[in-house]
Amino acid sequence: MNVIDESGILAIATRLQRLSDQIRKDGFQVYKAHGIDFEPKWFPVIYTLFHKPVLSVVEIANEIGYTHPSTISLLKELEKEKLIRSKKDKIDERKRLLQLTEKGQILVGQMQPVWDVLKMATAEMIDTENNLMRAIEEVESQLKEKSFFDRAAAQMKRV
Amino acid sequence: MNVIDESGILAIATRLQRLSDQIRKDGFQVYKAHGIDFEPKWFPVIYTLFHKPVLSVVEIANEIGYTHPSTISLLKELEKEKLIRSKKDKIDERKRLLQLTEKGQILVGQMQPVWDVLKMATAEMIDTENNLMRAIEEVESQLKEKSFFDRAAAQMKRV
DNA sequence: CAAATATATGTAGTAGACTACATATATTAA
DNA sequence: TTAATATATGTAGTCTACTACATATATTTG
Repeated sequence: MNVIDESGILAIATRLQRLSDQIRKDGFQVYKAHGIDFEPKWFPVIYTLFHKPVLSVVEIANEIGYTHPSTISLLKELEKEKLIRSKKDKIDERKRLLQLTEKGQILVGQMQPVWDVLKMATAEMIDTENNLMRAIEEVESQLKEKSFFDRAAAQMKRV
Repeated sequence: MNVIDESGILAIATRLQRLSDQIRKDGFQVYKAHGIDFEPKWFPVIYTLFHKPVLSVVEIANEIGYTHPSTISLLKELEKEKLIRSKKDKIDERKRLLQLTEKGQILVGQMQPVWDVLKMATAEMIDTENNLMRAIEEVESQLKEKSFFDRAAAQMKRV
């Protein structure tokens, strides 16, 4: 056991990020092993457009929980890959509407079985005493009620 | 509920990272609110050198679980802040030995109460049905046994 | 003991997210 | 109906980690 693991809770942000990276890297390898050229970071956009076929930039950003600049850079990559395309909204000229191309739709079809495999592998991996996915959801909901900063401020007063 | 939250498990890497960022940002604000000029990313190095006073670059990297280039860039910042200093190992000329400066030791003293506050706030935040810290530890141990990729490969054969 | 290999450190460039700022179009209010 | 405000998109630069490669010193092996 190293010092950081012992410090536990204080390095929780670091631990979360490390775990995220590890899973993402293996995820990429799984797509690759299935002969599919797909980066895990694209998943949120593609999955969202698969379920809601026509959305604007900001609508996508909100759905996937990213800022709009992050979203824009993902959209750029995906347009370059010809997996999505965009057109101006005729009613609201500010908006750019995105949708899957045919190539994108075909890819989604090919990815479905991979998604099933990933789902099962993930479910197996996190099926421990404390379920990671549920823990995330619970903490997210805790933070919605009261931010981490506010919690620390409250503790501060208690001392 | 948006599409990504529904897809749950498939976007777990994304969810972990988002949570990590959120906590880290608030963590920075907590130090700031206590009048301490300290970035959460420095924590692993400082905490490690506090508990093991003299270590080489690679030894620190292993302790904190980072790659050595990442560690080197943290060390550079901390030397610039004069929180740590380094000297050549006289026995093994390849090694550079790091330790806290007096300024670094004083800072650790000032941070102790903040660490207590952060610990309590975190404990409160993750004290839900599924404890996030334990869930992380459990998944890390699962991955040690069998990588996510290997799990996916095994699922693949099952299909 | 010289050559091959291993270990320690360092540099450059990449990845995936962010914030801050800028601009264009829509909407609301005076 | 103009002026003020809000919304949608875009650009530039930052942050915190990474991988790939390079170099210097130690250790091991033939």
